[in-house]
Amino acid sequence: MDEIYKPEVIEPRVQEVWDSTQAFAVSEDPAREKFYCLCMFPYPSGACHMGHVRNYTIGDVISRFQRAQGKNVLQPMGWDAFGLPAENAAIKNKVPPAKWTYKNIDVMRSQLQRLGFAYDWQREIATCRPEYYRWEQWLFTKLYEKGLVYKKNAVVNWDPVDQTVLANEQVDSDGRGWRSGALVERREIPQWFMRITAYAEELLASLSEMDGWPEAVRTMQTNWIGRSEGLELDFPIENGNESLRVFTTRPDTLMGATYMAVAAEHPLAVSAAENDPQLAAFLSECKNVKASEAELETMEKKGMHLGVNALHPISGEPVPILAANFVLMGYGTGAIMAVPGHDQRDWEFANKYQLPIVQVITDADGGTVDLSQGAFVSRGKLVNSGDYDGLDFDQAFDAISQFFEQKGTGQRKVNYRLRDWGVSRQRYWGAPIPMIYCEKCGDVPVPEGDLPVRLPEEVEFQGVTSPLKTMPEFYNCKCPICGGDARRETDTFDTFVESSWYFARFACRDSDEAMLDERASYWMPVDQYIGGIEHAILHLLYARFYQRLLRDEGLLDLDEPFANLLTQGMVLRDGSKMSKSKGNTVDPQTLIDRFGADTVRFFVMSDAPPDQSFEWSDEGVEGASRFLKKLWRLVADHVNNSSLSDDFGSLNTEQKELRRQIHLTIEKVTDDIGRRHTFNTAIASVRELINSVGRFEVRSAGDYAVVREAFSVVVQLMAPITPHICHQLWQELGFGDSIIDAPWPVADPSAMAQSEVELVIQVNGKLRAKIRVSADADKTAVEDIALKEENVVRHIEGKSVRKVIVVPGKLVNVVAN
RNA sequence: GCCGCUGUGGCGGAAUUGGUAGACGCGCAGCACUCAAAAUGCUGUGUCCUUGUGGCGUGUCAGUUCGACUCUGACCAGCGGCACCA
Repeated sequence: MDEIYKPEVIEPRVQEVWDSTQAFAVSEDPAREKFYCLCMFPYPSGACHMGHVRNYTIGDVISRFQRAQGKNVLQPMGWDAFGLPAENAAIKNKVPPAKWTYKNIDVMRSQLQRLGFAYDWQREIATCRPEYYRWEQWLFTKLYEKGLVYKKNAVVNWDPVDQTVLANEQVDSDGRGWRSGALVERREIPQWFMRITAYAEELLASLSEMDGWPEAVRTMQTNWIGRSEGLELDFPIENGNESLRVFTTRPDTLMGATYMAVAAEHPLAVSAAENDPQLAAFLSECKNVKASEAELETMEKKGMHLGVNALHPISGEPVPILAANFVLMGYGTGAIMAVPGHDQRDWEFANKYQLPIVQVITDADGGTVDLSQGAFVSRGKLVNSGDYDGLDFDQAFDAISQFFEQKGTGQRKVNYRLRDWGVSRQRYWGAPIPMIYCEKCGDVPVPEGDLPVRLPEEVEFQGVTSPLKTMPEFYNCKCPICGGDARRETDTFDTFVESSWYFARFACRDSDEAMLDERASYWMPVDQYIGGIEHAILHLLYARFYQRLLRDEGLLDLDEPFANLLTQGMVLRDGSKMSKSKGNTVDPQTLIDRFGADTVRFFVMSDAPPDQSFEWSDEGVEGASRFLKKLWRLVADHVNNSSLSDDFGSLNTEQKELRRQIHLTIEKVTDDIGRRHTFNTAIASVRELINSVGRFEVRSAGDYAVVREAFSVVVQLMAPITPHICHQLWQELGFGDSIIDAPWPVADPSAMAQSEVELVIQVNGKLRAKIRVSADADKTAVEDIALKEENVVRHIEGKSVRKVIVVPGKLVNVVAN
């Protein structure tokens, strides 16, 4: 056996073996337990970055581990191929997005192959292929028929110079367009929505049963869905028949409502501005804000009186109405009732505009309430509320709701923060939305037989606008109903649509008869899903929503798509996220060329647990490389000096100790990889074992046999992480041709048993001594030995022993004062 | 602003159920091998002092407990998400 480790020779050779034997191609086998391991597929941005390497190594380790457990493991890979960067590249470099994307896919595929990931490449998907997006177009038309898809106006970032819609990403922090530099405006345009709110209750309810998901993700989704129970009620408008409808979660504070605020786009504000130039100016100023929640919440809150009052629905008192820049037309009713005494934002706004602040809730526990310092937001007892005085939150909620329900001017309502999903994008590089607009027949979905609506791939960009908007050969069409001239939708789908069902399509990616077939029922759900924590809400919620759409369409009988979720942390360097803009990236390709794939895989797994952020270190890679070289050298020494026979015989103390460590390591690594997913601690314990093996002198057949056992175990435990070197070492050691078909080692309890254990002795919680006692020593015996320890005696001198706590097998704590 | 996470040596991290804080690695220092260097191996490495099986020490402040990195409350700092980046 070669004394020198040569990854550049071994790795391509081993990969060739896997490739030629189709080692990771799988099919449905009802006789075996299946395991579907999936990593969030990449956007083909150009080349793999360290975040990809980390993500896909985690998935590969889990997949290979599960395979060694005897399961039928599916691990597919594909490309989330539609998206904005392809258009940006097209505008910059005059290359069609399709061409740019396919080229990137080729580069990244070969990088993933070079890393040795155990993918079933026959199942590869690229979402920009018509064979793929045809089915999401088909599903969209089905959902349209069911009323789960509808059209309404929604706010976008509008660039007045480039005359186009901008993504939040294309608007800089000053609110200016990325190319024109013009101040962007909020503008409303008609867009398609998917009725995710119809599933809000179900999406929320099942979160509590999803044990395989991190608690943090479930909490974030719960808050995102944001179920709240409240009252929707009308405030009559003074001098007219109209009324202003608002929703509140605090009907108990109704008597403290001292003003109303409406969105700049609210019809009431618009009509008031007709004879009020100052107000009109304010309303147009309100439009110069980015359409993002963070922006709206942190900007300076501004308002202006409409000169119109509402009437308080109970007291009949006039309540001023203001237009405010923080109220959005698209959310709720576009209007709010403000209770500055008991809502902090309302309180600040009231102080700024000298609006009255009234206390209507008092602390039920008798604490003082000082509204000059801030709002009192806790629930309490009602005061200054006429007939409702003295009621608590629940009583007031019921009484006030009943009042409005009886009058017919309000009703209790469960509201969700979750809004319907706007899927329209005014962009080119996406799946065309399969709708046709006919003057006679209205909105008409493209009939099934005419699908897919193909996205033309040979296009040229003139400026920033989607080429589809200027291609009559694309948008001119005939109405499927009346046959008259009609116009095709030129918007495309949000790319989250593609990533909301790809996981199921991997089971049957070649099906051209249906979106999904029976193979999906075998493979789904995904047993382990792995991806960035940044997807905790949007992608993961949309995918859960889509799974239910697929279920209700009769395509796949399943509620939740991902049984277990692992959210991976970011890759950092020098304490901040690796990114091109910061110029602190490390190119994985360079590292693979220099150290080999196994070293890169080993390092990214050894540094930190997967759900934590991972700090890049050039020296760390060297350390990983050093370890693999050392492992290779130790095995080579062993193999090249194999004159001794392979027989345990009866074991001496040193041999027993090493065997004990071997089997403890099996137990720990199995738990760390299989249950805890803490690959860093698994690696640490393998390193400890190798350190012991390195120190262990082989002088007898028994020594040789124990060391050989150690190598067989180490190579198997490491195989999921560094599969190439382990494949080779397994053969060199003479254990077999292919380690991927060897079953996972099992810890032997008799090798781990010990007759004596070490106990820690504390006095008042501080370590004072260590003793060795027989493993079955009883409490009293242990206590006696502990109290006689010299250092214990010294520390309890002059004190009396109050209590002795014995934790069997662990410690003794002597409490004395 | 709201929601969520994180905070431990010079650095990445370990301590799994409240029970020895700092496993494992990186870096650094010394030694061995070498004409020399690289590579490799060995030893040491939280901090302070009066060098003792000594004191202190897990972002800050308080609390619960025989015992707290771990649980509770308040605060500080950093990171992620906030619906058109993916």
